Amino acid sequence: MANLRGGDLSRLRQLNSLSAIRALRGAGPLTLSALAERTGLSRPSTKEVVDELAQVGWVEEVPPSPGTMGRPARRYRFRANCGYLVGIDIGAHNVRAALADLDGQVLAETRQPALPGAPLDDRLAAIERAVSGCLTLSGKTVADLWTVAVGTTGIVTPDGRVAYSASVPSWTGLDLAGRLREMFPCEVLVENDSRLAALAESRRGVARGSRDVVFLHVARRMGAALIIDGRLHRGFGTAAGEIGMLPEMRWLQATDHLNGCAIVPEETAPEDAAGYTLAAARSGDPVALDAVGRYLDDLAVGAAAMALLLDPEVVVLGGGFSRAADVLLEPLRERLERSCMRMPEVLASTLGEECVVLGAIDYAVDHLDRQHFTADAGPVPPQAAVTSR
Amino acid sequence: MANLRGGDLSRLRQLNSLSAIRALRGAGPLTLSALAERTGLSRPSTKEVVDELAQVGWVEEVPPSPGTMGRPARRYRFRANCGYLVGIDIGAHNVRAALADLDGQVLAETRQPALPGAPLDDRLAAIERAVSGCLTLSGKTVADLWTVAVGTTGIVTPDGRVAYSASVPSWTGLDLAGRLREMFPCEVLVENDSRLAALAESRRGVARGSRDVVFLHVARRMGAALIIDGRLHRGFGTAAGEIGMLPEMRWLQATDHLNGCAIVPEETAPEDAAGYTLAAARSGDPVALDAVGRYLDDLAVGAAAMALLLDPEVVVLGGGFSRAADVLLEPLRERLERSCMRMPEVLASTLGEECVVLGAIDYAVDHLDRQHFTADAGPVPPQAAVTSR
DNA sequence: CTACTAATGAAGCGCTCCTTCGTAACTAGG
DNA sequence: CCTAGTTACGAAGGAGCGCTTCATTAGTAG
Repeated sequence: MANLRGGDLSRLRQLNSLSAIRALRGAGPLTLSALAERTGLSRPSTKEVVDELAQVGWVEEVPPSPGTMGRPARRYRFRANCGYLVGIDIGAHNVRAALADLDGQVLAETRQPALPGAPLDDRLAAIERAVSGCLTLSGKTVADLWTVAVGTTGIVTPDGRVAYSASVPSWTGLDLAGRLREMFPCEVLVENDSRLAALAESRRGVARGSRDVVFLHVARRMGAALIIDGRLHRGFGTAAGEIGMLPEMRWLQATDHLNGCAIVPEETAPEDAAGYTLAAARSGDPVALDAVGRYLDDLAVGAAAMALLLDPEVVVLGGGFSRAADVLLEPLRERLERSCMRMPEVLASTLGEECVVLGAIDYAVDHLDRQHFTADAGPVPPQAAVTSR
Repeated sequence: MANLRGGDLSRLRQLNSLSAIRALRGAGPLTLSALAERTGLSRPSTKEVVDELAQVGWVEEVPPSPGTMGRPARRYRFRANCGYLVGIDIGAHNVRAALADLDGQVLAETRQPALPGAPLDDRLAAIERAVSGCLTLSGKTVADLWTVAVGTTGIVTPDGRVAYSASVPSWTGLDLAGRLREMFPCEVLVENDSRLAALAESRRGVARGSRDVVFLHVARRMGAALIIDGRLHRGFGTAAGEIGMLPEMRWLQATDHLNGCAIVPEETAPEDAAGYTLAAARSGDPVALDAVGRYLDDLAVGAAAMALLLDPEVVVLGGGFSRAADVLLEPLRERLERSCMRMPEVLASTLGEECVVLGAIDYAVDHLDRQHFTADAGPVPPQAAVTSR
């Protein structure tokens, strides 16, 4: 079922190129021998692979490191700067963008405000401004972009439309991928924002290295996303993670405990109420702490359901409220401890606001690898040949 | 991360052997050209691969099919009978076993009664009797067995111990894999029974071909198992699927609605009460139907949670109560329809009682493929060389 | 008996990887 | 400054795998 089709010799080379690239990307400049050891190939074969990669522009030689015994070894590095990726986070109140190299290293970041009720075109314009801001900051042009990956609120269909968005009404029904392809002359990827945040946590965040991760997006609206067997789980209709829609999970009204806390001053803006309560709880206010407790009682139901069902290695607390992790984490652990068969690690996100943007970049990097892995055509995007020496 | 190590030439051959075997297993005897088309290899290469497989005993030639134009093509088939597998289902009241060839085709089946409270050794003896029954029926000996795969109630650790079993008290803490290895001189695999049932459904049951499947084990005790991305999901501590432990899911007492139904005669044995109510519901008894409705209200909570979280293609209703699928299926669909974002297919198991046994066999077949795929040593189990011509 | 059809089997080629070995470049020590 | 030691380089030769090509063979159809 998996792969019924057998392989060609070129496929073997493809496999080996990929593993060389992965090794180089993971461990900075490497000598031939070091690379050979990592890929499991012999030195001459490694040389062959590296030469080929250098020719098409994926890899280049760097000066050897001096001060070693013996003849200095030639060193090679992944040419992370032969193309660039943009990750975009389309939230209800902000559009964030970051430009990264092919290593996923961020070179520039921008943020554009947007209002939940703003018209469609305003938000699209904000996206364009956010990206061109990144380009200006980093001194690149739109022609340098290989991929634009977008995380957006709402449910995203496989072809990149927004099926439904509760927090950004104008977004529902939009052919987001289509509009973005008009905007940018490169590959465009669209995904749900919580999922990308989960991906970022599993790639470079607190869940790095874990194969099974439950990501809890705690914010005004609650969300969830899953990494299963090291991969983002989308579901058959790309609607996975919507467990919060079930009333019995008690996520729909969970935030009300924070918003409706008695200590919140009347003049507080509705979107700041929960933050106020969390801040008060941190400074020890008993009324606020009680509200947080009830909030967590609700949150823990869905979290426990996920932990019991999937038995993840890690549960990550991300999203806006995870800034208050110090008042949320330990009580959440206690509640999960009571219901779980095997207690997972419970950790707070450390990537903060940029989580989704970083996830989008990681998603773009993954996509590149996937293309390289399966592409029958050229693994090399158009610009590479030009950029090569 | 996935596979950093590159490949050898022999690895390519390994890949191609595997895809040839898969194609042959899937589609009966094939001519060289047909096989070449399926594997994507050229005819001469296919010949080479097939010759090698024939030499070690995996494949053999069969007489050509007459009546075709042109020179008759040689045909080859997978030698499913060069080794045998046993699947075992250790339930609370029965031990079932089935012997199958390497295609997973069942050749013999047996059942041994056992009581939930019976001592450990009685149950182990029942296993031995069940297996030797299969061997006798099929005329094989224990030396013909390549793999024994077992599905048992309870939570199974990665090394094949039973961490906890609610329905078979004496089972808790048992080193089941260890005991079975003393019994059988071959590979021994141990897994949770619901998971194997799920696997069977996704391989040969109603969920065949679906990559994401939720399996609902409906019986006196409720269970769940997941197929994600075509593979059994175990979780980090192999404790996945235990969503029913959460009180808010309302699975723990769901069956009480059936057991405690007013129409059940007092003299009915406790384990038959639910069946009585289901039967009455089928014949239209309004009180029973009402009880079934309340039962499904509870069942649907957990089912909806799973469907929302995972967005599976199919939800399969299996386990003892699935015999009453005609009264359960449609009402369950209605309830899920109300809560799901994207409604999955909801289907009843058609494999019935043998579900777990078949799943165990499929699991053994999978395991064989996995070994063949990754083994650095020989893909050929000890007997194969002997059996070969 | 002849024409047609479809698969066979052998030969030759190209690609990928491997092992081996003499050579080159640099450091350490006298 | 020169020599010994160390490490990597690069070229050569060989083996395995898959591909294409083509004359040959074993059937069916008329």
